[in-house]
Amino acid sequence: MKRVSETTTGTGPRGGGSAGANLGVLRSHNTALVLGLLRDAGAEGISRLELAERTGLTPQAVSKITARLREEGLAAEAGRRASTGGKPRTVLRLVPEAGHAVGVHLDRDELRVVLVDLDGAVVAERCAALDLGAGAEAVLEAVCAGVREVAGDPRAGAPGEGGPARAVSPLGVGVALPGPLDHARGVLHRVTGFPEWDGFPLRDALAERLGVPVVVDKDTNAAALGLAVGGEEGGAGGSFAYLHLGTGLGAGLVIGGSVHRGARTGAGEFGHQVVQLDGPLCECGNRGCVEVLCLRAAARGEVAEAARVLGVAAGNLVGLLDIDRVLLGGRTVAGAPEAYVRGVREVLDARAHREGAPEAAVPVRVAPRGERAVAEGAAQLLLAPLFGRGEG
Amino acid sequence: MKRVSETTTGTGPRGGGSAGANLGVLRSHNTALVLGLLRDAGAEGISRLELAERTGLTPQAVSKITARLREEGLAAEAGRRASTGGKPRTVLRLVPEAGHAVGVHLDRDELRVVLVDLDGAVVAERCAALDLGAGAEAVLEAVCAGVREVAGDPRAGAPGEGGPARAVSPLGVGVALPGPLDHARGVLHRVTGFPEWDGFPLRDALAERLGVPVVVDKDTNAAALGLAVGGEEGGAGGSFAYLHLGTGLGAGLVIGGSVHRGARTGAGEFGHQVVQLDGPLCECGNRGCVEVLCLRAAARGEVAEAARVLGVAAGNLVGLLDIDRVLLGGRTVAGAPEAYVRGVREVLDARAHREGAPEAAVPVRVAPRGERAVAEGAAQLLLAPLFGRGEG
DNA sequence: TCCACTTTGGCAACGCTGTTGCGAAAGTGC
DNA sequence: GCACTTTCGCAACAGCGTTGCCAAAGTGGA
Repeated sequence: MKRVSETTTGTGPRGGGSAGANLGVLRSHNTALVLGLLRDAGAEGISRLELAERTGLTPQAVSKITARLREEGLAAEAGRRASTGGKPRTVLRLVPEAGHAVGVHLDRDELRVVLVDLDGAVVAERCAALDLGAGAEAVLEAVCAGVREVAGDPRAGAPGEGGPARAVSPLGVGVALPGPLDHARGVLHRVTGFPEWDGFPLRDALAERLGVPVVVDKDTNAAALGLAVGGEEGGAGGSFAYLHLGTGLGAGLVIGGSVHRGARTGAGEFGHQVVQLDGPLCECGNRGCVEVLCLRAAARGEVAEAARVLGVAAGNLVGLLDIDRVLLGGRTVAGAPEAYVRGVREVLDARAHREGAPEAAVPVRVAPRGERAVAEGAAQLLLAPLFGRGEG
Repeated sequence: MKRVSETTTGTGPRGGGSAGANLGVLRSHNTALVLGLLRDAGAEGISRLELAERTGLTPQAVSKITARLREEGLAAEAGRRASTGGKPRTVLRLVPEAGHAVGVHLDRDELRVVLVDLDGAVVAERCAALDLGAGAEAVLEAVCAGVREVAGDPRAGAPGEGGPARAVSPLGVGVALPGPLDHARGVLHRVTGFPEWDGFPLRDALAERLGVPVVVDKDTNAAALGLAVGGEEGGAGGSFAYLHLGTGLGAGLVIGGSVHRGARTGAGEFGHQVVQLDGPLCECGNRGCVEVLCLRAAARGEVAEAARVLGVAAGNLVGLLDIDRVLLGGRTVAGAPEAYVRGVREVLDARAHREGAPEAAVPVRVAPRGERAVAEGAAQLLLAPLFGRGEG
């Protein structure tokens, strides 16, 4: 088996300008597209001709691409379909064990590390208490230890339960954490409550210690990415919002299949959307933020009111972006999922009815995967580019 | 001179899936990229080596592409730069007269038609009163007459002033109008106040009569597109919101250099964003929409309050999408531009200060081009794809 | 005035992409 | 057992950007 992804032959753009494409870019684009369809097909697999139809490539081109993928060990034959009067189609599938990635969820009081395979399935997991305020050295060491453990690295000491069957060398580590940060540079900004992290180059610090590529992103973005590639959420091209209601209120936006971060990774600031002019003061300095209204209502036990307020804010977002669905997550939602879904749905349905398009009401659901969603999504920060769900 | 854009050799994707790319797609992508840089360079022009740097292509590839463009009449040499110790660089520029497009602004009571060249400069213009409620036949005929006139078509009768020097055959017509509609299919939905237009296939009806490609879009989207390619607004990759305050309140969103429409062309519903829970009833059925609050304040003459409310809503949008700037337009804004800009800016500045990043305050400006912005942008619906600023 | 040097940019050969033409393989159905 | 359909690989091909090379067109010092 060769190395995963030798496809980055293309030089890429040099300046800040838009990218000119050469044959290397063309090849890796098409390869990623095919790989993505293979993954979406799951255990069922997909035939060469279906791949050709879905991509618009000729069958011969698909044959060449899949031959390369089989040579590299990323794809394999998996039986054949029923004949329709001629030679039956050979079914191809992704080989999930051909590559792994690590996802790290760095929360204020907890550290969760998962190892996932190419399919996104969790192969190993570690979870431990952690104080984000304990200083850079302690946190970095804890993260590195967690990564080595889930990867089965012998340096990590005795392989406890929950580890992988054998040691794997992951192709990278994705780290998701709450505060505002710069995804492109991997630098943290004033993490709420922990000013000592302001300006810390987390990505480079971890990459140096671990010796593998590292990507850093906001927790809500990671969760949204994980849901976007989760298969059930409509595949490529879909748009949705993941609303996370926990100690705070934030959102991860997926537009056209990729996470929308904005130029400064500031997108998704959903909680400080003003929905009540001159309302109660929020700690952010504004008045009438959804976060304050929603969390206060929740604290008073008025879940219906909290859900209604959340629904109004969600309605604003839906109208602004014309997205396809809304997913709810976070500890507060987990406490009364049906109530929140019902409350938000009522507001959105009413809006759709008034606009005379009741059939177009945006569906509201609880986000699957619960507590592990962020860590799994963090791992997807590295896997997604392989499958053509990269930077939009 | 050959025909404009013979570059669509690529088969394109067949199904609804993501597009696999072949050599034809590769070529047209790079050609469009170069063409876009040539346009952005304007009358100054740009050298081959600069094009190579900006695109990431090799100088030789740029030479081949520009040679093709010169052969087709789309580009031409325009002098040379000062030498830096060797052979001086030859400067290339776009030939604006090599192609034209028509932009139509179909408003409730007015019809405006412009003819623009490849540079986006207005070459001819017509403006006339029009009643959108006069029935499909009358409106279609008025639009067709306007298009023929600005194009100098002999069938249009005597060429009045404001027409082009000689007849041109435009490569397409872009139509922008208020109501909700389906950009992808070119079909109108219940245009506010004119129910008879519901479901009317405007694009196909016009395309058949005129015999050229037609694209239909919302007026705010067209205006935003026109501003996006206007040069001064930061070129490719920029993100901004165009807020239009006229008889209603709407927005056009540009994300990463292309217009964000959403799956159903519903994006940009800015006016019915709720900013005051249980506030005054809006005609849309919601309570506390920005549109109601803002327009009522404006009607009372309280421009500062209207601007503040607008600013709060703009702040919500800026936070949600992390965009780079906000542009204001529309008749109401035109009535007191400084006041609106000042009011919105104050809200956004205050928000940036509270977040500890006063240097990152989002700039607020009045959108240039005024009354003609929508018509010019409508023409760009056809030109933008030529320059690689297509469907994102 | 000449010559060495730098820089631009075209010509030709090349490697690689997806495409086309064709035929072998592997089924179904009469 | 034969005709037919369908899949899919081999081989030749056209077209893309790339590389190696060299002519053209300047500068600047001797």
